[in-house]
Formats: sequence, structure tokens, C-alpha cells
Amino acid sequence: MAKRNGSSTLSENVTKKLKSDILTGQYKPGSPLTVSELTKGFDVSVAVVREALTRLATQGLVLQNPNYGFSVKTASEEELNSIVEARLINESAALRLSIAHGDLTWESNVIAVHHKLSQTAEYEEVDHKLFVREEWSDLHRQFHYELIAACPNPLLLDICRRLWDLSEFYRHWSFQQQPTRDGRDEHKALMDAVLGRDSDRAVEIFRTHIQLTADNLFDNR
Amino acid sequence: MAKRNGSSTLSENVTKKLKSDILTGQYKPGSPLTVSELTKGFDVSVAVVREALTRLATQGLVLQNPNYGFSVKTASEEELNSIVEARLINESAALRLSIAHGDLTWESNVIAVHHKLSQTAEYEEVDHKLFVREEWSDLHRQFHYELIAACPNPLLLDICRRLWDLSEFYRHWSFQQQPTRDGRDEHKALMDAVLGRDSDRAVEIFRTHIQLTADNLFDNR
DNA sequence: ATATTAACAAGAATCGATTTTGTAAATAGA
DNA sequence: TCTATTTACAAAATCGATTCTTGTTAATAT
Repeated sequence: MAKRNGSSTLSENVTKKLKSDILTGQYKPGSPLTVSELTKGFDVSVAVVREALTRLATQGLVLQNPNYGFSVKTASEEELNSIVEARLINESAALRLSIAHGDLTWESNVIAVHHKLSQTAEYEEVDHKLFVREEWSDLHRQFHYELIAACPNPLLLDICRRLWDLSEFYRHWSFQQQPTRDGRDEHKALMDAVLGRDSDRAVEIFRTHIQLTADNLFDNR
Repeated sequence: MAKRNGSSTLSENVTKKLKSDILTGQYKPGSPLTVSELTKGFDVSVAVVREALTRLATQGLVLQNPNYGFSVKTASEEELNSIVEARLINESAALRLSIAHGDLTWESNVIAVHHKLSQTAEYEEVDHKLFVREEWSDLHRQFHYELIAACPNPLLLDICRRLWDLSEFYRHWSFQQQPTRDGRDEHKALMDAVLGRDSDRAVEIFRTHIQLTADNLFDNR
């Protein structure tokens, strides 16, 4: 850091990096985010770090206690259920709108991303333990995002994006260690329903898919 | 300002005040929010003002162009429709959940707020023009909020709150000048459906209510 | 020995100054 | 006269230092 590149600001870059660090599990839930520590790590001033933390706090990824500082958001099964419920509500609606408005380009984009996703390995083994691969994780996100991309309501899409971020946080900090199912078939079925413009069916598959994914996170601990 | 009171921070207070100023129409949509101007107005440092602006920008009430500064969000009929649609989706869902979970205390709170609202005048005349009274506006917000208050999903409630803020912005900057209808009956019907635990009917009334309110804002210009 | 107050330290919040950026006016060259 | 480059200026972004808060420990008193 310490030097600006392009027309973006230091604050933007630090926000992006810090968010990514939190979402990829670099900090434990609830652990303090000391401003002075972060200034050293990023080699920027307090103003920049504070601005980044303030942004993330407003988005719900960071907790702010006045006069007590910032900390990474905590995790609970209860909250995960709230997130899943909110996602079901908003992403289902966005999905219906997307199916109603999507054009040919959108269709081919969906197919393209699905193909990549289906051909990418989900897990990798490190020290005799399985972890979700970042590449698969990115594609998974892209796939779900592409499904709703034709929704003409930018506000709704923004809500979906933020809820996805919150979900993402749990993927790294749940008690789940072993993969118990393969979502590949579900993704295929979901895509088929979407391309067939069958909203009801698509939403139904999506509902099951996301519910199962969430259930898995806190089961088998 | 310039002096802290209680355990709250300057940033919090400035954020609150600035947000209120924007929502009550103190600044025109799109008008620049110069940091140095605001520091003078609030008698605080740039850090505090920037933090407030950053918060509001993340919430969508303020626009931020990197290296170009902040400005009040703009208004368009298109965006209002997006907001209304997002509110319908989220507030309907919250309403159903609230009706399903609300207890006796909640019921009486709904009745209490509705009574206040029904007994409060909506408009006042200033210079031969009618304006919505702040007191009524607050109660209106409280009423709608109380209806969904028993929803056990805090995330969903937060989304509703933020969408309400965005709607609030339009109430002051729409082209509508003359009141064209009275929502009193609709509020009564909505409350009755809610207390009767009739979710479908409540959502239906709510849908009509919010749609008409939004339509009015951009009609009769 | 316990309760209360005072001193201290760590970190948050705030400040005023410095650096960088974008815009528009001024100058130079075709 | 018109375009291209330079210069000047205002505002944004960033910095490092100062001031406040809060929690903890040491000191004093009951």
C-alpha cells in the first residue's frame, strides 16, 4: 500500500482487502480489529483504516462499539438462519424478475458460468483435511449472481450481494469440516429451470439448495 | 457540537443529524456535500464529517465519487419504483412473520400507535401550500414499523428500515404538492387484518397502500 | 480486609496540517 | 482562431500528532 495507483483511493483498496481478509477467514469471529495494528499492516494512516472499518461496519461485516473500537462480526446458528431466510426472500424475488426479463445474452452467460463451475473441483486436501477451493467458491458466487443478473432492480441486487457476503462469512467459520453432499446436480437442475423460464420450479430448487447448504454448515459438528 | 455528551461519539451525532437533514429535505438531491463546509457547520474536524458521509454513502443516502467528493443522492421515478418493489418484497415477508409471531403486547402496541396516528393531522398549511407535518410523518413511520416489529428476523427488519429511509427521501422531493387521498381508512383496514392474523389480507392491503402512496408522489406534477 | 479514590496505560476518537487530485484559467504553438 | 500544454487553485484524501475514554492497577482510607 502507501502508494495510490490508478484513480482509486487508498480507502477503497484497504476496504476491499480488509473485506476479503474477513470473508476468507483471516480473522476469527469476534476478534478485535485494532486500528493501530491495521495501520501498521497496511502501512496507511488511521484515517484510511477507520474509513474502511466504518464502511464494513455499516455493511454488517464488522462490529463497532463506540469508544471501544471495532471487531470482526460474531457467528451464531441463529444469525445464519436469519441470513438464509433473508436470502430466500430477496434472491427468490430477484430470480423471478431475472427469469422474466433475461435476454439471449443473459442465457448464454448463465450457461457459460455453469459450464466452468461444473468443470471445477470443489474441494482440495490440505494436511488430510478437505477445504473448499477459492476458485470454486468464486465461480459458485458468479453462477448464483449470473442467475439473478437480469433482474432490473439494482436495489434488490445490492441487497442480494450484501446478504451473499454475510453467507460467505459463515462458509469459513462453521463447524462443518466434511463435505456431505454434492451440489452439482442441484446447480444443473436450477439452470435448466431458469433457462426453461420456469420460475416456480427454479425458486423451489433454489430454496432447497440454499437451505441444505446452510443446514450442512452447522450439522455434523 | 464540538463537545461530547454521554458515551456517544461525535461521529454518531453528526451522522444522525446529517441523515435527518437529508431526509427532511434540507439539501437538494444531487447537491454537493463539501467536507469543509460541513466541518464549519457542525464545528468538528474533517475526520468526523468524512466518517459520517462514509456511513451515509454505504447506506445509499449519499453518493461518493472517489477523488471528487460526496453529494446528496439523486431522485428519479425509476429508482422510486425500485425502492417500492424492494419494500413490497421485504416488508410483506416481515409482515407475515410478524403476524405469525406477535404476542399480546405487540397487539396492544399496534393499537396504541394506530390510535395516535389516526388522531393526528397529516397536513399543515404554510404560505397557502400544504405540507406533511413532521409529527404525522414520525407516527406514520412508527405505525408501519410496529406492524412488523414482531418479526423475529433482525436482518430483515434492518433491510426494511433502510428501505424506509430511502422512501422517506422521496416524500420531500417528489413533484407532488397536493394531497390527493387520505390513507386513514387504509391504515385502519391494515391494522384490522393484522390483528385478525389474516396475513394474506394484510399483505394485500399493504401492497395497495404503498403502491398508491408511491404513485401519488410522481403524479399530478 | 474491603471499599473507595487516584494514577496510569492502551487504544479510540478527534484534530489541524500536508499531499494529491481534478478543474478551469492562462499561455503558447499551429 | 483553435487546439494543446502549462499553471493556479480549490477541494478531496491522507497523514501524524494530540486529546479523550475506558479499564486496570496502585494507593489510601474505613
